[in-house]
Amino acid sequence: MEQARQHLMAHGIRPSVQRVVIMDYLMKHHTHPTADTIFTDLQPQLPTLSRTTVYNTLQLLESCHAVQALTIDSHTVHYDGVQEPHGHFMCRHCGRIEDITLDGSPLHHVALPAGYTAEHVQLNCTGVCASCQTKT
Amino acid sequence: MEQARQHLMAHGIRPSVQRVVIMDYLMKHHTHPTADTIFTDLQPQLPTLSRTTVYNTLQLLESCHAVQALTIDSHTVHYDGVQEPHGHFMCRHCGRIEDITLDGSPLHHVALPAGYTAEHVQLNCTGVCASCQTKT
DNA sequence: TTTTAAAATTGTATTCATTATAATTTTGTA
DNA sequence: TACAAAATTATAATGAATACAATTTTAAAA
Repeated sequence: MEQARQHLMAHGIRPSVQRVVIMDYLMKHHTHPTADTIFTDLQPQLPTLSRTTVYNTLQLLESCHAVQALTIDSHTVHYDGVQEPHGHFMCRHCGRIEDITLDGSPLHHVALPAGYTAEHVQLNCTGVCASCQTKT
Repeated sequence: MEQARQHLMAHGIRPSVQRVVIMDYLMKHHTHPTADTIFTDLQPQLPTLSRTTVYNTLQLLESCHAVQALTIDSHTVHYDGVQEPHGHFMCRHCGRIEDITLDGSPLHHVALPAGYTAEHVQLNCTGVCASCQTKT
């Protein structure tokens, strides 16, 4: 919790109870949850929590670069609390999203035209994961 | 039109009128349109066209790897008829999506864990484009 | 050519993630 | 303590995408 609190303040975000709890959730769960999953999981321990607050907070955290918004899934946005640059793999069978380590950091080899500014870079793969592969 | 027709057949897709027209649209427009944009633009020249058909067709084309579905935009899926591997940049100001040429093809340097199969790889950047930069 | 079954298309209704809105509560400060 | 700004909340609305069932088209068999 204290880590989450520090992380928010380091990004200029006032650490309200809700914000800290959501940030803490993202730092401890590397499952790339959706807003709705976060809401459902936190609701028991914070009964007053509103779904809207989760959406608002995630948007705020993302705009302050305190979390990453993943657009790998066309149905819904997933969130990632890990800051270090890495890619993602989503299994089309089980839907799970996993981290991909990028050797040689290809994300930094992206050549943008002059005058363009990149604020976020994502490397997304989809396919079938090992565990689903064997099941078929 | 004939090109589009050939392209569909090469991917094992029966070339109906609707499918050819949609494929042709994607081969001629490099604007990364949404299903709705495609529907609106084609409606005049094909009045019987249904929005559902556009959605169905794009899904079919994508599953046969005849087009690419871009998940760079969290609000809606965009489509790309270009097959050569390249990345995309979306301007958060004007919303336009442009191609990025990838030198050294970083997409092929992605190291997946053993047993994983990658079917699609996307490199997505967001930020502000040159033309919007100067306007601010 | 006619028949027939499968495939494709269509329009409508529905779902569901996300956003808008306005009211209420909380927070920090004077 | 009082007050204004910020944050949270519940509800309503939006809109992309899908489900569904009916109709039309296509391709092959008789």
